[in-house]
Amino acid sequence: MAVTIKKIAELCGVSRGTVDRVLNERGKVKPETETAVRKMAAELGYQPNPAGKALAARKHRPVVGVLLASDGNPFFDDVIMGIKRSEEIYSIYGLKVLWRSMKGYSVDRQCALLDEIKGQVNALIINPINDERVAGRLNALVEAGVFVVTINNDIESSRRHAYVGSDYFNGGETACALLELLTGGKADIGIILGSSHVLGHQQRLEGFRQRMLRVPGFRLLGVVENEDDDICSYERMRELLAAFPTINAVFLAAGGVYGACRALLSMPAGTPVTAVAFDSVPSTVDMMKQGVLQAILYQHPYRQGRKAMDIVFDYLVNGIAPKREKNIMKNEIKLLENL
Amino acid sequence: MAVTIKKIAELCGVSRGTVDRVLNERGKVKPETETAVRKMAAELGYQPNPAGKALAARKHRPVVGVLLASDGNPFFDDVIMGIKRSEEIYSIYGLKVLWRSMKGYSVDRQCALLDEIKGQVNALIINPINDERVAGRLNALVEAGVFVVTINNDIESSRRHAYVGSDYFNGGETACALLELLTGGKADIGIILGSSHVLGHQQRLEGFRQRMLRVPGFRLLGVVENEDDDICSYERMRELLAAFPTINAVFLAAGGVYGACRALLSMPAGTPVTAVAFDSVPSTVDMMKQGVLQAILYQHPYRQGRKAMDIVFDYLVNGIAPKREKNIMKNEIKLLENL
DNA sequence: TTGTACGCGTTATCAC
DNA sequence: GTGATAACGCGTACAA
Repeated sequence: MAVTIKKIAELCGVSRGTVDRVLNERGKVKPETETAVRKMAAELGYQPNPAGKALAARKHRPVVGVLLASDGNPFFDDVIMGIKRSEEIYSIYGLKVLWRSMKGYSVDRQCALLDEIKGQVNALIINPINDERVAGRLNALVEAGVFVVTINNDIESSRRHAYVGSDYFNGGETACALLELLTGGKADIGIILGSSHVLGHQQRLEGFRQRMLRVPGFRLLGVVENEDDDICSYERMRELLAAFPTINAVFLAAGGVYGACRALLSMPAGTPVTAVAFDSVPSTVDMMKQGVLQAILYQHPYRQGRKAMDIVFDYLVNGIAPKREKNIMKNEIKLLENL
Repeated sequence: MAVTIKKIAELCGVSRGTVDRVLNERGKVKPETETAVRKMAAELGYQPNPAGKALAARKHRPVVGVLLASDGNPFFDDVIMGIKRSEEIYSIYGLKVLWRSMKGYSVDRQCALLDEIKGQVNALIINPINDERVAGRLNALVEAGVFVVTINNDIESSRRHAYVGSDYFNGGETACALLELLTGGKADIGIILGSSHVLGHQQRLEGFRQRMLRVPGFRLLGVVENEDDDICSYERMRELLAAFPTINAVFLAAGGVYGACRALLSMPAGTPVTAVAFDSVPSTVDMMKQGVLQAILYQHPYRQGRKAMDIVFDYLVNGIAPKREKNIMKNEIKLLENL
């Protein structure tokens, strides 16, 4: 029989209320009773029953805010699906979700949205812009007792409770190792990033560079940025290929994959170009089907959404703190066959 | 406010007990009250609260049996870790696990173990041998009210409630597509299977063959079986390479990966052989590090374990039937970098 | 055939 | 400071 508050109360000769006050640090309890209860709980290895907590939590009607810079970014479609699935499952426990989304990476806009939902939520899942003002807002929320989980992008300068996302550096390493296999270890390489202001993109580039040191046949001829925009991506890629005609392998490290692929398609058929990209959004899958992309890397977007909500639920409803601060999904390699 | 039994009872002007009898089909209720309650429940979209169920279920102290043919098979180490993690999480709800394991694929032994745990468990997670006698035992258990989940291998001829595992056919397809990329679409190929009596191995071969039809440069020179044994695997692989010296790509579709790799290493350094295998067991990872294997395919063993226990828990404690009968993990491609 | 009452573990609210 | 009590939603033994 698992140990319950009731049992501890009996064994200590006090009431359940007192035990609850001790274990949840509500104060108003004599120091000696406190230590006695603490000792007994530790001795018996007391673990609160989540079912009981969940039942009691129903009265709170906890609200979790979801704030994503997802408008017009198909990568987040799967993340949102994951969150929505969890929302569906947990609605029976009285959990409510407050959705907010924005387009692009405006710090002002994100701060405004944070101010708007402030005071309305018990927890927050956010895809934060890596900026001090955002970090400040998040810290204020944490201070006010809001449980904050960052998703897909972290903001380590803040005191958020948990992060769910991928290992960007490792994504770059994996991309390089994959290109090595696909090209036989000999290639002239071009890389397209989203923006050097996005931490994750930088880290992918770093990972790629690091791994490249072990491939003597690789030459990195150019790195350009496309601001995650397809048109810009198309132009930059054409310029890159024109400037370095020997490029026969490209790594598309962020958004704008479709534009870059169209640029590849637009070049006169010469030496075939090996290309790998990130994330299986529909337009990217199209490019795989057309044979422009040989493989993609995948960062489990759906599971990111599920995991973030699971963490929030465990905290808010079950009273369980996250097991680890960082929840990192693996970078997977996908061909058309195993998408 | 979510809809509860209590609310339905009030609205229908009956007692909670009656609503419960209707909803859980315990009988002893007047047909007209029954239809009224049913209608009201459907109208309000009643969903039982898992927390309440879990709390009430504590009195039952449900037991789940785990029966795996895992002894001496390192693939199952991660599966077991996943199950154990779930066991830990769910122990607070009063869930108990009865562990049984066996070595190899003896139908007699598996039947004996099934007979042994019969009557002691409310649910069963089993890695079944694909045999009619086993299927019969499982059906008897289902008949007796035991909730049965097959893991890693299915046995479709039985009436098990759910299956958790991978798509074997797709694993073969993916392996072929991967080899196509790694070899540039031109190779003489050898394949090693575990046993043609294991359905999954057969299906992987089928998937590979099917996908190969689209690769004109591939020639499948030989398929041999190794009974998942490393020594046997070593011998068969050497024979295969001796018989077909042009083989420059191999697909290791099951166990005995280490033996086959040692055979590859033992050959005089001639044309390099591209090799892919299944599952990231330690000896296989070693062979990757030595460069014998270029890549492996991965079927999420840990998640298989977690998922199987989650399904059992949802049913036994929360009273939720599995959403889908088949829970299929993706076949992932792993390099050393993203293991 | 139906209703009542209690227990599951936790928390909030009184009353003392 | 502390204890008693009433929810929360569900299952069920027992009484009517």
